[in-house]
Amino acid sequence: MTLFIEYLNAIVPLSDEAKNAIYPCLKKQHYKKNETIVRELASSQYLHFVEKGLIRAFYLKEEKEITDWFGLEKSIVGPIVRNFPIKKTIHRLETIEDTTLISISFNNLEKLYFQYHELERLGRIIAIQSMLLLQQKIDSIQFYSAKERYIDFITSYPTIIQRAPLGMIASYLGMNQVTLSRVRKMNV
Amino acid sequence: MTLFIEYLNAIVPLSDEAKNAIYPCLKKQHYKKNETIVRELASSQYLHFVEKGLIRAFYLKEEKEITDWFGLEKSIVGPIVRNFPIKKTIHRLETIEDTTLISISFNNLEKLYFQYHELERLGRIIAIQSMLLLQQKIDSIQFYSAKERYIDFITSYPTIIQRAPLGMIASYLGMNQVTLSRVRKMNV
DNA sequence: CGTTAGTTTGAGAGGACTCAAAGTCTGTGG
DNA sequence: CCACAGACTTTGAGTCCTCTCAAACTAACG
Repeated sequence: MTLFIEYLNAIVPLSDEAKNAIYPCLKKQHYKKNETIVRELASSQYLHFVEKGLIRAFYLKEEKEITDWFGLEKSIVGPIVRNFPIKKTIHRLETIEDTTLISISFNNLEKLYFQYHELERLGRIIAIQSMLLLQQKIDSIQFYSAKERYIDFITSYPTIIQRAPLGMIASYLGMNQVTLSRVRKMNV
Repeated sequence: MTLFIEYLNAIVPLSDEAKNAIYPCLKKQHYKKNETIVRELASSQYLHFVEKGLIRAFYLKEEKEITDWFGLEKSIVGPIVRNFPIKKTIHRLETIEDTTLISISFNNLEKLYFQYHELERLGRIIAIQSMLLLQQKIDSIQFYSAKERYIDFITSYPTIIQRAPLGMIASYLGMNQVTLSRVRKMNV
């Protein structure tokens, strides 16, 4: 259970008091491969942390699943902030492998934010880090060819390529699955 | 000078105490059209707020200027978080029109964050809002055609199209200036 | 009113897409 | 332990969108 707190503590060192306050709010849960974790992310009441396993967030765009986030062990589901204002697209969370999640309700999180300035600070810093990742993704879609994006992906996330089906990775990289298959054949 | 504080207060209502603490940290400055505000954003010590006018952030990518952010009146420059880890690309800030900026040093900002929990909270919320905008930009590049992106842009920022040159908008939208010129001709 | 910045237009090339079909892998049941 | 069904990946052919290069046009500014 403490892996999550260690993860947070590595981002911003936390007081024992804050750590102790977080601890009782956490819930651990196991999921099997290809299991739905959250049917509709927008109305989910929990923030999740992947302790072990691999999950993904995706939604349907014209009958096709678009994976827009992979959650490796030791990552927070928070970073996917989205709103689908007009189109009622449902953003779903599923496991790709057997997975252990640690979860905290937004309710409790809000309370912790109010109680502990240092946690509010942590939340701010995580948000800023996530912005950087998003910015990188923008650059990669905007300026890199399909092949370059693929190379970038395998260097950044070498393990996912063996753990997730091609189609999910292709949609994550913003390209056709067929294109990804071709691109990876062209001598990396 | 208070326009900035009002802007913040609209996001998260602030105590008078916090407002009064921010006030003396602010600096107002005027710039002319096409003037450089910050030569290298990465090493800038200030956070800016556009009170009046229009500015942009850009960098050079293979001899070409890529505008990746427009700052209309009433917007914060903060949202552009970037790092250019390997390539020493310089991110610059320039005015497009005569502009009035309100600025606060990161030093003072940090102090305010530490002193006022509510400001730290404000910072967190602004970061999260910015993430949403980035996410939208990702969707727009990833799924929309050049024409759709253009339409989306003119509905979101109807004034910029008349105030900034085409080339800047094209690079912002991730397309060629020539393409943008064609796209806009095809009956919107 | 000339010079330069900005925009449009034309022609041709190339990357990524779609549709379609053929392989390949994986897991389950006989 | 093998066979088969379904999921996943590869390959092929043809098309379209956007890019590049180049040149003509237009607007803005001193």
